[in-house]
Amino acid sequence: MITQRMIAKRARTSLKTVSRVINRDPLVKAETRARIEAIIGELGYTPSQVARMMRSQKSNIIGFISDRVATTSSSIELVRGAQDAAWKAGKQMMLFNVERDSETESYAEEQLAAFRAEAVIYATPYHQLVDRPATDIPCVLLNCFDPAGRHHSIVPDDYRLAYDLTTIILDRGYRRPVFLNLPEDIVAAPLRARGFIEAGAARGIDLSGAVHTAVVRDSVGAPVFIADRILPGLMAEPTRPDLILCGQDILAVNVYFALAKLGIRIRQDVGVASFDDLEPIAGLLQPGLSSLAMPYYEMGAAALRAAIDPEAHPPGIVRMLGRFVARASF
Amino acid sequence: MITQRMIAKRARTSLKTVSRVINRDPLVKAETRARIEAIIGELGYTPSQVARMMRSQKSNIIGFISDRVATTSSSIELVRGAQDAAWKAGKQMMLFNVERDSETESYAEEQLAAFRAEAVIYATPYHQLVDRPATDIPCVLLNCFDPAGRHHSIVPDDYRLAYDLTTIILDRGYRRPVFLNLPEDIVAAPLRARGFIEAGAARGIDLSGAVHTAVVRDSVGAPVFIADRILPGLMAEPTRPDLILCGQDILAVNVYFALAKLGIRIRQDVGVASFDDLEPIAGLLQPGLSSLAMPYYEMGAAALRAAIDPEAHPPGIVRMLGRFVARASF
DNA sequence: CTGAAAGCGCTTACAG
DNA sequence: CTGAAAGCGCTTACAG
Repeated sequence: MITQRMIAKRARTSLKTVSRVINRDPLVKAETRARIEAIIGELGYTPSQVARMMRSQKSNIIGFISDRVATTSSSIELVRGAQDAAWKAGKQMMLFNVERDSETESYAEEQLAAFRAEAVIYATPYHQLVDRPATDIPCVLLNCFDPAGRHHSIVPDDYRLAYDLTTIILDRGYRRPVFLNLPEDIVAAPLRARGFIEAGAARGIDLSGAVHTAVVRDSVGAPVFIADRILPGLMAEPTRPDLILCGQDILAVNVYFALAKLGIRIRQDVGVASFDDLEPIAGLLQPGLSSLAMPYYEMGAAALRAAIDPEAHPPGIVRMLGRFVARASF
Repeated sequence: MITQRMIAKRARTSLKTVSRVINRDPLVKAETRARIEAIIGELGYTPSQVARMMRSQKSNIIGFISDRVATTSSSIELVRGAQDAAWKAGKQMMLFNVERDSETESYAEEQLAAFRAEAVIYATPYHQLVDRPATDIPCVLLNCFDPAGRHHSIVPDDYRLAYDLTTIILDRGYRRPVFLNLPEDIVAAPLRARGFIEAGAARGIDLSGAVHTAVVRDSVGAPVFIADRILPGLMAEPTRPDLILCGQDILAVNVYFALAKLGIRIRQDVGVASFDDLEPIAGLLQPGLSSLAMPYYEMGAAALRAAIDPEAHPPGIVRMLGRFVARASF
């Protein structure tokens, strides 16, 4: 392995001068600089990050602990946003995929402590509460929040997301939307229900009876979609819904099949809208699913910026807005 | 920051003895060990990985350069497999999401050089050829291969995958399967076509005319599914296909909608099979899509093991098999 | 503009 | 069983 000392020797100068050239210190004679740079290029030398970290007592490492985020297609964008922001900030992100409260999680924490990470981002695949004790090392919660307010936290603004999407729906002339919501134990569910209802109220439409839970849990807690059980009754009513708002795109898939079975055509007979804009599903459905994209990429980037500069980001919750992706389903 | 020197001072012993305790060297008196361990626990000390790497001249870091793999839901399993294997081997994986031949890729290479990574895994989102020059640092190609055979390479055995899946199909009594294949420029496509045809030949069925390309590219190279253009003609033939084998699950989605439009019921009227077993799509379709899962997790794990032990894994291609996931579509 | 010395926190190599 | 010395490859702090 090549070292600065070897380069100094070849350049008949000191170790320190080589270090200056590498660190772009202007206080080096142009001729000396050129000589050293030539040798560096020739030898293909790259300074050792590890030695730098060691001496400067600065790891430049931000940990990213992901509670299965990286395996969930919707929330993988959280990772991408953070990683791109880390790159821009000259930081190195160390990513750990863990199962909550498992051995993998404690391993990740140990590694991050051993590498003297400057901060940790803790991310979950859906908006939820996380009980993470205050630690020495700054922590940013991503897509989750701390009930005790011990950490900075970045979450989607589910209330506003639902409010805004419902407003778009009503502005397009729909008058009897129904909301097939996520399980009530999911943090987003009641927030969105409120956004849906209040957006209706703002337009003089009472939607308080139009929210239905369409995802339940089986014995092991896995989600089961029951739109196909709910819709036949709903669509048989005399004043049947003119639009079905789904809590997530994969529930919308279930709705597409349920409507097909009932012989009801999407868009012509009933509109469908959703949350997520999940690739590639939303674009593959026919007609294409109009969906509200969650701001995961931006959330990831914001979390990394907060992790780098903890002083500017005190404990507290930041809520982020999404972006409506119009296709053909309403 | 706590150091071994501070612990030694408190324990009235030497730095070296503390190091022995931490590294589980048996040559320490039980009493001394206990005293030191108590102090370590009390102070919550974790040895600095960076100092260890520095002194032992061993980074324990394996780079994972992913050509958009981590953003593609099917191939995220490549990352998971490698990361789990790294954990088991006590290695630290450094993950970089890059765009091929872009600035992000050279950044990743620089970082890995600066960290003195022991090896690099280079992964692509679909089975393809990669022209990567031989480097000082060992490289394993994952889901891609080197035409010049300069690197160890791990890919799916697309020929066998197709052969085996076709055999399952024929064994279930289907006699006129048709294969809606990926674009011909994708490495997997001709391999699978051959597997499909030869599996038929082995059962005395001529499938050489039953392969159709059902994915084309638009002006910017994005895939466009044309099953809905191909199927009407195909299904109108007097001896129409009794099963449609799709090159990937998202193409199967296109097939589901195309068949619905034709009023043809899946399973009752025609079987559908596919490659990928993409979560959550395959399980959401109705009827559930029977699909051949690609061995991405295992491939990722194999790549990491090869990266750790390059001597045992010389340049050459290892092909891996998948696993059939039966649902209800045939 | 340049350099000699010290030291980051460990492990290695050696001596008792 | 224990420890003093050296050194991994840099940057820091200081002196010229």
